[in-house]
Amino acid sequence: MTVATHALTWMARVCPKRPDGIVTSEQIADSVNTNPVVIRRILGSLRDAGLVASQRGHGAGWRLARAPESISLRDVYGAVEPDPLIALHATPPNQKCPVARGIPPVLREVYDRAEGSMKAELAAVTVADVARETVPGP
Amino acid sequence: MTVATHALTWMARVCPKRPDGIVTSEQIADSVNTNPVVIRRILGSLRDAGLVASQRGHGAGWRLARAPESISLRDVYGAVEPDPLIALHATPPNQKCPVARGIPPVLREVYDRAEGSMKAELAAVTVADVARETVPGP
DNA sequence: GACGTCGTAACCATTTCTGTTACATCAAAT
DNA sequence: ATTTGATGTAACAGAAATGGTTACGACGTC
Repeated sequence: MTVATHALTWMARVCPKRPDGIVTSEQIADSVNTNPVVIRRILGSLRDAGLVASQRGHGAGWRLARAPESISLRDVYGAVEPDPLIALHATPPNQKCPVARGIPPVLREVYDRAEGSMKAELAAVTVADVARETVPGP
Repeated sequence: MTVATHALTWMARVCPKRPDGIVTSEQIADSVNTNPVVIRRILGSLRDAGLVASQRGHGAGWRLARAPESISLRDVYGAVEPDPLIALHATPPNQKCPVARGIPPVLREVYDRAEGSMKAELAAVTVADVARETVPGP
């Protein structure tokens, strides 16, 4: 999630400066301080969600598919974190116990409501917001 | 989190039926379908948070330290999950890049606000609520 | 056809999570 | 005082997730 947002924020800043608006995974990786393959993997998820687009061939690379003002962190989250944050039992509980049988759907509903509230907060922040508030430190 | 809530819910149901209101980690482990040591570890965190109490010696065990109506899932979460759910960069980003230098505090603030919203939802649900809504399935 | 980049598989190291064994500690019951 | 039955905790093992690396085929521009 953090790497994805970092990449999009960096693209929102840098892409407009390029004549074709295209950057490479290696350039993004340099800012994130990681391997280009890691960036390509994450940007692949963002592309599947329609947030960025990739070009192949000579002079290939990545560009934003939508305006940074229209990409919320909720969008990023949905593209990168498909699973629920709070998990149920790792191994199924004892089916002979009424509490163990009945509790999973109750917890799932509570968790989903809580995570939904979290996503609503993320929906209120856009990549453009993050790019604007990001100022170089000392 | 799920095991902790399961344990508390089970205790809220079972403890009142016991003359001294005490249950053992082994009994809880049987419902959760895990090892008693796992239960003791988690209940240890809940005890540090003042949600349950433990007794040692002969006939020892655990009991709720507060009424189930007064224990919210926010309390449980705080006792069991001390770290933020959404993490920042695993390895520090490239300090030579302005975006990389400036983005961590911005994201941390957004994440904290989102997680705070999630915790607020958890605060609205108590162990007593979960115990009441938990009905044995088919 | 050469070049530069994506796309993806394969692999490794590290960490995290669960579960397990083992044992010292403690206080009630006898 | 001894026995008993449980907690408290360290140590360990296995599985799974995570992050990073190498390698290489696919692709489209030059």
